[in-house]
Amino acid sequence: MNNAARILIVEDEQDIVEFLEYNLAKEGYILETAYDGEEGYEKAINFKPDLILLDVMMPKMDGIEMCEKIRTEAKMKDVLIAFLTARSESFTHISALDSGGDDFINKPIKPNVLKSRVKALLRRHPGNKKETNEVITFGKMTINKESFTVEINDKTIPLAKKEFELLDLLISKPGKVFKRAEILQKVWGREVIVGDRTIDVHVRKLREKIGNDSIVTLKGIGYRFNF
Amino acid sequence: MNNAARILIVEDEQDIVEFLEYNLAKEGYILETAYDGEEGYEKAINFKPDLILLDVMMPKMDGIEMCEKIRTEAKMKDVLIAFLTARSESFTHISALDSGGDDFINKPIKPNVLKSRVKALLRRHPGNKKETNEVITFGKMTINKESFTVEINDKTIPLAKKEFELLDLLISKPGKVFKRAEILQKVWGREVIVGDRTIDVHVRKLREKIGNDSIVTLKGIGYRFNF
DNA sequence: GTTCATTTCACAATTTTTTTATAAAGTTGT
DNA sequence: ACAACTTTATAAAAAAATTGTGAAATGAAC
Repeated sequence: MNNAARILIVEDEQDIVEFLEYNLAKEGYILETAYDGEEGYEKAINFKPDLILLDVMMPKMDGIEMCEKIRTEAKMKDVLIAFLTARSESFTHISALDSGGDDFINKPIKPNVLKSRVKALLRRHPGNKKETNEVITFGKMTINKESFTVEINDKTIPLAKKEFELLDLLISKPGKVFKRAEILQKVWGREVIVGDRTIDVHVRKLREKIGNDSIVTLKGIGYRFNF
Repeated sequence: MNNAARILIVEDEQDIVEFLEYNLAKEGYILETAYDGEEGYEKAINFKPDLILLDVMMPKMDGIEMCEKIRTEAKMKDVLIAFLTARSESFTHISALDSGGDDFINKPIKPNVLKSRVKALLRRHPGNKKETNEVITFGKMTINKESFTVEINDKTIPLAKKEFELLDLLISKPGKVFKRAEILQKVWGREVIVGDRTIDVHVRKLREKIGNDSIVTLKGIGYRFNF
């Protein structure tokens, strides 16, 4: 699946990294690793993870400092952060939570605890657009209703409003044929009267932007978004 | 000291109350005690403490509920609240912090931990609360909500109030398109009626100050802060 | 009353949307 | 297969909608 969650592991102990990678890869997550806070911060910005597993004790920049730094970054302010900590000391927990952490996972980590914890964290994530249909991924195409963008192979393609609405309708049921009357009603509304060729022209513009193969014409019937 | 700090203890176990009273009285604090959440809430209003030590598990109204109730009270919104908790479970901590708590003190409580912790809490006075999210950075841009300024490449740029509020809204969800109606509602408020061009003019002024690339126009839809 | 922030206004600039005219493609009946 | 017909594709132009801009008016703060 294209919409697998992305997890960044920031941990300096090699054997723990391997343990995490092994167990999380098995679940199908997309993983990235960093070995200290500085590297973790850099990678967080580029990798855009959904969740960061963050060791508290690390060289160069510790986990709490890194967490604070991440929380001041607008792009990152909603990312989930779970601390990996050997200590059950409350002081560590408090400053960790103060710094903007979402949860702890105590070492030693058990595989099934890790799995369920990660799953639970990702599920209750408020910024989970994929569940609320704000983001629809379809093959190489991702359409985002919140930002009104369409991405194809990581390239953002700007669409005009009507173009976007039309694509949004077609992709809402891939494979279904939308009759012209239905398209008119859903994209333009009942009372708006437009000429016969308006739909065609918009379809053409869409095809120019997102490629010719996506939208199929069924003559005398309507259009459909291709599988 | 004349202006000794006032501490309210809310705890149902008599021996813990005594232990706290003994140790805190020795430090010269002015104390008050309550034995459940309801009583604690009443006394908090009358006694006007600087700090509330609040047991999580209590009869009638638990600590988290009491904390939430206190935070809705305008008079009390700046009071410090520290939870006393036997559990080191992270989820308790999270809901406690969500409810507006400032710190934890884990049982069993050691006298010197108690002393230093209370002292530390009181030192970070009521008033300099949540410094988190007062400063947000976004790439080369740093936004400071306290001083209403924006820094770009170490140059400080002063913004007018409305300009700042607009930028603050846009940057609160980078990438999201804010429709004009939404912007009007969130920046100007429901009842204020302004002309059609007001938003544009403010956007223009913002662009003049922070650069043209940051704010993108989506015609017929709205504006969004650029990734 | 001066200054700065905010809003309005008229019109320019831009982009989007629709129409128009014509070509191309597909369907149907024979 | 081939007219005759219907429907869709395309390019360009026209129309409509929306936003940008400079200047001026209003409002608020000092």
